[in-house]
Amino acid sequence: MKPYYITTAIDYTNAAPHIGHAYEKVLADVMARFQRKNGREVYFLTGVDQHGQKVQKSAEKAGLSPQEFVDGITEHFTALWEKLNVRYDGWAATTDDRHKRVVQAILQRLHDAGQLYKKSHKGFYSVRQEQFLTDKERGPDGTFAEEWGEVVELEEENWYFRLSDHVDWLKAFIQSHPSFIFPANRAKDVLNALEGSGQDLCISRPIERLSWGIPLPFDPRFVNYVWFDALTNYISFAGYLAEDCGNDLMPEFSRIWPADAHVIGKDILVPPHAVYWPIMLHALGFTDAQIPQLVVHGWWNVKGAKMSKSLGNVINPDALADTFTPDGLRYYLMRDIATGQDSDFSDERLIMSYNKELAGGLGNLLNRSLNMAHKYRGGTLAATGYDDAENAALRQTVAEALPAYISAMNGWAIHDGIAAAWKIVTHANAFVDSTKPFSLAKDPAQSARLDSVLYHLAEALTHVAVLLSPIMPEAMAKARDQLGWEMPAGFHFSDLSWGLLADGHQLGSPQPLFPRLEIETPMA
RNA sequence: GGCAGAGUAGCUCAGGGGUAGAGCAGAGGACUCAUAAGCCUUUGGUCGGGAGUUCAAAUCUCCCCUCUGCCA
Repeated sequence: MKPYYITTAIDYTNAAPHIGHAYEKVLADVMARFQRKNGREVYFLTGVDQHGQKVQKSAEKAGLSPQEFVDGITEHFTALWEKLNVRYDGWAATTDDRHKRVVQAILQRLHDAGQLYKKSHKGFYSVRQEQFLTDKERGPDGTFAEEWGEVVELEEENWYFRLSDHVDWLKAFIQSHPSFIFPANRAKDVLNALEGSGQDLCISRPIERLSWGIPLPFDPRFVNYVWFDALTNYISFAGYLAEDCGNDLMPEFSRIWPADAHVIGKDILVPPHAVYWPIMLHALGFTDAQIPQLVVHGWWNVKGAKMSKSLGNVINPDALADTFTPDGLRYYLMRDIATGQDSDFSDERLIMSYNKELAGGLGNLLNRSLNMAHKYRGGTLAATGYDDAENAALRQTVAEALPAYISAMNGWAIHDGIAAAWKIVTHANAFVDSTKPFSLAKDPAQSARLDSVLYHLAEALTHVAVLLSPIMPEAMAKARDQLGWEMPAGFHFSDLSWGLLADGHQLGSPQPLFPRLEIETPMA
């Protein structure tokens, strides 16, 4: 089977990462880990978009070279992914020479195929913002606002990509491929945008205006501008043209393409990912079957408002991971949003999800189960042949959780996947109260039953510690450690069946998995 | 103005033709293995409004209202 190839958007290295960056990478990481446990070979690519005007300006302001500036910001991202246990297989940095070679090769091919042309554009240009202005930027009185500074009329030559040649193909493709965009209803936005847009795409900037970019191989007075640099990371780091470009350490492109999921935010669906990208691939000769799939996630708002620097409500994932542990944050980010929808970020709910669910629900269940097993049996499990309806009911809950979990996760409904696994936690907590192992321990006649209860708890918890491992890799590894069960190499969800723990299994010592946090005041 | 999403319990949200669901918050209770955790019971909603289709509508259709986003 083809490896599961998943990517995220590459982040622009102009400022430090916020919670939205973290959400997207964790989402992709969870899916990558899920697919691995589900038996697929996985290639997970993420990275940073490092070229462009803003970086060039910010670097100048900071008195650094663009590369130095970009390297500094990039470290913020890689350090955060390290901290949040985002484990990628490929790192797409657009200043990587291997990437630059592929971009140039692509541009040369399109140039040779007549897909690029040079054209002169005359218009109003903002010196301060270094960009051409359109009528959109005009105020109601027809003048340009103060923020644009000095506006001059300017004529400039640039290279264009014949986007309009492929619009009809794209419309037909979208209509005949409903799985191209998840969630499917977003396809209407794209078709909407395609109506009446016969514009070609400007892909260059004169080198005097922008030097921090990839030079056009056929016209070195220009540097590539944005999309042929940024979007192409999905193929350049997947091994596209690797041989022609002399790129080593790349995946075998024909094996892993097309991508099973380009995980992106809804802000960059139209036009870049749903219009430019498929058309770029189509122009390069990719067939319909080689067009990747897009997974569009929503945004975390803060108290109903968009997160923005000017509102001062930017959430810092690094600090949250310190307070709630990386897995506590990952859990919240996955359980409190439906993939594709927006959600409201809330301190109260983050604290609740950690203290009530992770600490009080799952963590306490592990702790009380192990504690009793140690207190009554020295931590050794025994198979006794005792069984009853209560035991059978718990086994059934465990058995039913797996298919529900897998189906939810495959459909990107991570919150439903968590809920499916959580049914085991809820049932097991109730199971303790109904079977009362602490009472059974006082009655020697109930010895066999006590053993069966302790076994059922430990076994059920082992299943939970596998199912939730894509969401909380570190904490679930600790849980398995406490359970004394090491997941065999190459263990897959399909290997989950009752009886992972053997007769005579020795449990580890209990230690609070998610220590309860005393937080009174919600943090800002 | 067009398109999309949302409008369901005090709060956050799930569900999506067949007696209204979860978590949190509130109330009461029993228990004690445990991270002052967990368990049981319970209060609480004419599912934005109106009309229609149907034996049956929160769910489908149409109209309208409010919020959000994108586009013009």
